[in-house]
Parts: sequence; structure tokens; C-alpha cells
Amino acid sequence: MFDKILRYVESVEKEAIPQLSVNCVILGFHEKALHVVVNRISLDSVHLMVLPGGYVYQKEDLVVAMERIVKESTGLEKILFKQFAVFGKASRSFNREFTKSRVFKSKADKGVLDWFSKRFVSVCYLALVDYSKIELRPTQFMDGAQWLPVNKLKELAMDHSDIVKSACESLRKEMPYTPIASNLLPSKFTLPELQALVESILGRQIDRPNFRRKILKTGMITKIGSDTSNKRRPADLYAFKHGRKTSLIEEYRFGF
Amino acid sequence: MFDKILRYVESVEKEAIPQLSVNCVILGFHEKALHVVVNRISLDSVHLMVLPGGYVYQKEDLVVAMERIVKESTGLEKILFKQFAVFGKASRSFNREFTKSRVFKSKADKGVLDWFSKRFVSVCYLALVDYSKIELRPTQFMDGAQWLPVNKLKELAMDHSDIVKSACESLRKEMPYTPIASNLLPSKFTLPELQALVESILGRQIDRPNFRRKILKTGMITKIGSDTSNKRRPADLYAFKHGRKTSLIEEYRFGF
DNA sequence: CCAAAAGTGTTGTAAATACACCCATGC
DNA sequence: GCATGGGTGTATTTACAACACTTTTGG
Repeated sequence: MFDKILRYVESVEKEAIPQLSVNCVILGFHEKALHVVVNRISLDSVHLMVLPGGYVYQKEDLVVAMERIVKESTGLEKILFKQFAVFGKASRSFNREFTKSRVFKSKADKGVLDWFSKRFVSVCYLALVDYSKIELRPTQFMDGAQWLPVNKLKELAMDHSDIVKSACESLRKEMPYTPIASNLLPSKFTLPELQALVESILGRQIDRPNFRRKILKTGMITKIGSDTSNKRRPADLYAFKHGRKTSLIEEYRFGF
Repeated sequence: MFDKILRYVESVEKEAIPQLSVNCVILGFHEKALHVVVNRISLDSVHLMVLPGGYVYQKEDLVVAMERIVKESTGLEKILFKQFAVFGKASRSFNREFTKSRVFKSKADKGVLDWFSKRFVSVCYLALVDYSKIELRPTQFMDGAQWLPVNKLKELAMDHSDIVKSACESLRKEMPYTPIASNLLPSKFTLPELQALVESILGRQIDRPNFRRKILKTGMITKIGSDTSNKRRPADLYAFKHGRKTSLIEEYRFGF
């Protein structure tokens, strides 16, 4: 499995900015919880769970690299994103995880070891996507991609758990200013669904009647019908007036 | 003057992350206006005005690099800072400015040209300092450091004007949540002074009585005496309760 | 006494909150 | 019919903004 990694690294490294990487926290909303896309690197006995990421090519804008990585993972082209942090401690590398693997002990060669112990500065982006519309695909030398609820992700490699935490905080901060939800929900949704999303981002409950009023008063959504799904009383269906956004603009303000 | 630049670059480049730089937007408050620290690079006829910045050493945390750069420019050690943006377009270099200089046409050698046309990804930090306590000093290969009002800085090199603009926006966003002012004012100040600062950050006027009430209600400042300066009616003197902060924590909330 | 800047009070409106209530469906 | 979740109404409190007013100084 080293061959796969080395082949990828070697093919990319020479055309890329040396110690710089982009990492993407791709968030989706599913079953009343925020989920994040993670990839798996298998090193024989050891499995590293990591965020989608990669190098930035010499002639590639930083943002373009991020979009490329998100597209590789999700297939999506125009996404809502935000550059929310840079992780740049001198000790940042996969070295610790790597040297724990059995593979390392037996057959690691210098090239692989060097790469896994290389220091990276990572520019981190947040991307919001519609969970229901995405088929995940593993990229690069990864051998698996999956959604993980953001609450249960202690086991990510390196400092990637911290990156996700930081992303969620950033999202929470932006919440009141932006139609974030329009990118995390299907095009048609009910108000209780929207409320569950907002609550999961903010991490607290909101009074239902008050939530309705506030959201409706912003004028960002319109009623478009009634829910057909067979539960209890059917909920009204809504849609965002202006569709998907690709930038975080302070357009509506509804501070909770 | 190339010698100076080349000597610096060569001495630093081999121990640093290749195409990564840190830039600092060091802000101070003076005469009712925000000012930013800029350095001057003289290339014979052409003068480049740039933000303080530099490489990140291989064994140096990103934040430490930033602190080093701020200290070089201002002498300050513990400052309030924030990483607010990354500038990473593929076209980002000093090439355009450099090739305009007369020096380039006459005596530029390949080494210098290479360096000036190198692509950099710049991690940008905002630093808030007390204008009155600082003696600026030119750093690295710069030959002058000065304060410039943030309103009049079209003439900065590369995209550094955009960086400052972005910094000011970020500051404006953080304003309502943080005791930012404590780092931009002397330890003793009057409410009108504080109001002038807040107004200059937000870019709009605030009703004086309402400003007083809001600030006082947060409990972040205490009255400590009366102003002695000889103008009209003496203003009350205040001080921040908890002194200088070195991190932006959501501690007080007073949304204007 | 007057002008200018600092500080205080009042009032009307809008926003936020809490909570009681009614409605539509499945079982 | 009753439990459950969806939707509506209303009263209280708090925040906000506007503006009139008083106080203290220098000239």
C-alpha cells in the first residue's frame, strides 16, 4: 500500500508548493446532526482517518485547489465555502501516527518516512453541502470515504479533530448573518427541519414559535406547499428564495 | 541596495518554508483614526510600501513567526492578534512592481529577479497595539517604517492594500464581541476617546448617551478618576477592568 | 454669559422571550 | 379520542434609538 501513496506523492509533489496543504471540512446535515466527510488511509494494521486535503499546485489559486479537493470528494462544483483557519504548528506532521503502524516497523523506506514526517502548514476551508445529493468517493491514495457525525470524531489523525472543532465554531459564529442553511438542506424543507439544523449548529434549543417568526420575517424563504411524508400533521414546505449561495455574504441578519 | 535584499533572503531562505509568508497588519489608534505600520523597500527610483512580514522557519510555529515579526517592527511582545485571512492567488508576487523599477532594467541579476517573481502564499495576521507606546523600527532589508492612516493607503505594493482592507473588515466584525479597544488605547482613557475609536472601526457615528450606557452596562471598564487635560469640561477617566488581552475571547457582548 | 464638550434622563418603538393555545394526523 | 408534532396568538420584558436636557469648563 506504500506504492500507492508514494506514487501519488511523487507525481504531485514536484508541481506543488512544498509544505503547504489545503484541508476541507465538508459538512452535511443528516438525521438531525452535522456530519463531516472523512477519508481513510490504511497502513496495514493502522487506519488513519483524515480530512480531504491536498497540495496546491504552483499555478493554482488557493481557492481553486480547495474547489478541486471538494469536487474530488463530493462531485460538487459550486459550493458555499469559507477559509476559517490556518494550522501551522512546527510539529504538524503525520509522523506520530505513521511510526505507530506495523508497516513502518517492518518495511518502511526512507522516502515514505520522510513524507510522513514532513511539516505541513494547512489552510483550512469549510464547505457546506447537501447531504442527500452526494456520493462520496475516495481520492488520491485514500481507500474509503464516509460521513462522520461531528460529535464523534475523536479518532481523527493528526490535529484533524481540532480542525473540525474550529470549523464548527466558525460556522456557529457566521450563523446569524448568512443563509448558511440553504446549502445544508435539500431545496425543499420544512420549518422544523430548518430549526433542527440551526439548533445543531448553535448547540442549543430554540423556542419553536419564535423561530418561525424570526425566520419568516427575514423574507429569505417562501412557502411552496405541504409535506406529503406520512408522520403526524403535515408540515408546510419552504424553499430559499435565492437558491444556493457560493459566498458568505451578510445579507440577512437574524441573531439568535 | 540589492546586496542588502539578497543577503537577507539568502540567509533566511534555506531555513524557512519555501513559498509561505506571514504578513502583519499592525493597527494603532492616533488622532481619531486607525493607522497601520508599513515598511518601505527602496529600489532606486521605485519605493515599495509593504506590510511587515517574512518567512516562517522550519522549526517555528506559525504564530511564533507572527510574533517575531511584530516584535521586530514594534518591540512589543504580548499583543492582541488574530489570523484573519490567507492570500493565495497563483499570481501573487512582487514581480510587477519590481520590473517597473529602473534598477531592474539596468542591473538586476537572475537571483533577485527570481525572488521578486516567486509566488507566495501569505497568512495574514491582525495585531492591535498602543500607538503611543511604540517606536517603529525598519526590519530585514527595509529602509523605513511608518504609520499610515488606513484610509489613505492605495499606494501599497502587491495586494497589501487589500490585506489591510480585509483586516479592517475583520476587526469590524469582531468589534461587538470583544474588548478590542483595550489594546488600542492607553491604559487610562475617557469615554469620548473610546467612542471615537469604536466609531472609527465601525465607520459610523454613535449616539453619545447610548454609547455610554451600553459600554458601562457590559461592566468591562471602571471609572478611575477625572481627566486633567485643559479643554472644556473634564471627562471621566476609565480603565479596562482586566487589562490587556492577548486573545480574542467572546467575553462581553455589546452589539452596535 | 456664552460656546463647547461631557454627562443624564425620558420616551416611543422594535426585538426577544416565555408560554398558552389551537390544528391535523396516525393509531 | 388521544398522543404527537405542527402551527398561531399574546403578554411581558428587554434592547435600541432618538432627542431634550443639565453640568462643567474656558474665554
